[in-house]
Amino acid sequence: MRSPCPISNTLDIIGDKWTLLVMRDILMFEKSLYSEFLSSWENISTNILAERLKRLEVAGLISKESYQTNPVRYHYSATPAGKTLKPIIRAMGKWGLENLSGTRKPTKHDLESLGARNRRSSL
Amino acid sequence: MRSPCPISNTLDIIGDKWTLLVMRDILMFEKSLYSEFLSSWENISTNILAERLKRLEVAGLISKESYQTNPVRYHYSATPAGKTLKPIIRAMGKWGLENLSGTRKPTKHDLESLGARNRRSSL
DNA sequence: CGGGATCCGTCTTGATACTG
DNA sequence: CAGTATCAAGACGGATCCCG
Repeated sequence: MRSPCPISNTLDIIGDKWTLLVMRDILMFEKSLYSEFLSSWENISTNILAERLKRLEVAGLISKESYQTNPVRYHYSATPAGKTLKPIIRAMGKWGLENLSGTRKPTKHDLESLGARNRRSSL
Repeated sequence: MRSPCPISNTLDIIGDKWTLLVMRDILMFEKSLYSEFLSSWENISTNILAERLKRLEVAGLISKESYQTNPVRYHYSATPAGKTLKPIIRAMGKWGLENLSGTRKPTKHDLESLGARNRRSSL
């Protein structure tokens, strides 16, 4: 049976780190490709990413649309419901900035250098 | 190395369901006793609860204070830093109410009946 | 008896290798 | 490059024990 508490129910859907990080990438960093999520600083692994994308889609928070065939490639984006998560994510960002040392807003430069960091030199 | 992203760092501390549920109990439902956390609707188990309380204390978000000796009993409460989590939790509650069917604000009556539900009749 | 600690079986998570 | 298979590690639920 389901809890009557809205907080608890919300946590059942987005109460895990990786799920929220994917939504952060989509909502705050405007990422939309599988490869872009993979290249995020936190290094999500491929199976986790695929599974979270599926769950988020089932939950109606994101949708995927193919932008190319052969091979098929997808573009993920937030649904209207997904976009309403922004206040939660923003609140977390604000909290981190105010309460955790060593954090700051990522700069444009950060976002660009991320790609470089993830291209392992020896591969 | 630590992520430069405040959202990610926040998630490393409170990015899990049980941690947030404990903070919900403290911040929104004014619970303060181990037994009160245990009796929450979601039925957290003792090992998980004890571990989360410890982590939250180490993180400086809650503090415990003994209110009785022999045997010693504790009273948990949010530190000033812990209290600043309220906007995040409120945002989650709001999101749940607006996006999840079957949720509602718990009433005083709900909170009281919870205790009854947890006193297993056959024990 | 209340506040845990500990052990155990199970299920989930996650890193990595692998495939189309 | 997007996603699946594999398998080890960890999280969890539940029971039990422990200590004051």
